[in-house]
Amino acid sequence: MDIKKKIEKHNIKATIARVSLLEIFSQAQKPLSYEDIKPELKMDKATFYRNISLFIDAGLLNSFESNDKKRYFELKSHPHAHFICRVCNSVECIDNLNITLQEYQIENIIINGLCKQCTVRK
Amino acid sequence: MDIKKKIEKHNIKATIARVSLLEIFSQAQKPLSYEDIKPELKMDKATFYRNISLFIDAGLLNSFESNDKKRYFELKSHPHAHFICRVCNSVECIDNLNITLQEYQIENIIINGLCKQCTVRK
DNA sequence: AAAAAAATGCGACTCAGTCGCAAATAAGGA
DNA sequence: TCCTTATTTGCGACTGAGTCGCATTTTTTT
Ligand SMILES: [Mn+2]
Ligand SMILES: [Mn+2]
Ligand SMILES: [Zn+2]
Ligand SMILES: [Zn+2]
Repeated sequence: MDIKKKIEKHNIKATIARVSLLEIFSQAQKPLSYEDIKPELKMDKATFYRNISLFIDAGLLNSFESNDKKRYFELKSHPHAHFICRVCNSVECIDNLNITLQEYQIENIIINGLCKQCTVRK
Repeated sequence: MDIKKKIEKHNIKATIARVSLLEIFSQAQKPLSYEDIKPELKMDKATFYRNISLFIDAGLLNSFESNDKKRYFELKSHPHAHFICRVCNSVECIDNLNITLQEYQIENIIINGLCKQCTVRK
């Protein structure tokens, strides 16, 4: 099991709850919110958030907030931006975007607006 | 009173609550959260949010969310990005930043990371 | 002045997220 | 294996933002 080792590599015990949680994010093609995950969640809400925090602190997960008050989580990979559509609420990873700010240290970029589809339909 | 006319120009009745609310944002130098405003708020929470929504729909206010689950509001002026520091939670307006995404329509950009001060202290 | 329309306050509610605590599970040592 | 201790989990209570219905107040119209 790849995921189990990945967790243990960060000095975190690979409990059933934690493995199943990280499995969800490994299979996902895009960032997920608690609302997205809830239906298939096997653990309690408190345990969910405790483990999410644990993963984030360990550098296994990333989180960011959309403009409609939802918090999204995804596997931490290479740094990249996210686009969130105001109309259809879709979340997209934006890879080819290079932004630097002198003296600032950028960790996350969220762009809000209209996605391709919703821009066309205007 | 400039503010009263500004509100009426958008076909919104300039009630006392609304004028006082927009006055707060006019005097502010940076985006404000509900938590920031609450102490000096004269109106009920529900009225506050109803009027905020009204202003946003009318294009008088902008809103965006930080990564620490706070929603910020500010007077809508020229389009610009915002930087939110993970450490000191400061919010800064970033003016000289030009980002375009083909086929997307950008309305808001939020950058998370470490601000100048917090970058130095590392 | 009376009637209609709009804005407000109040209370109840939802929902994400947090926390303390007790039960359950895992780890370690004898 | 049995006992002890540390860690994790579930549960319940709680907080705080935001929403909603409804009655009251304020404003507008006739
Ligand atoms: Mn992504
Ligand atoms: Mn700004
Ligand atoms: Zn869209
Ligand atoms: Zn800072």
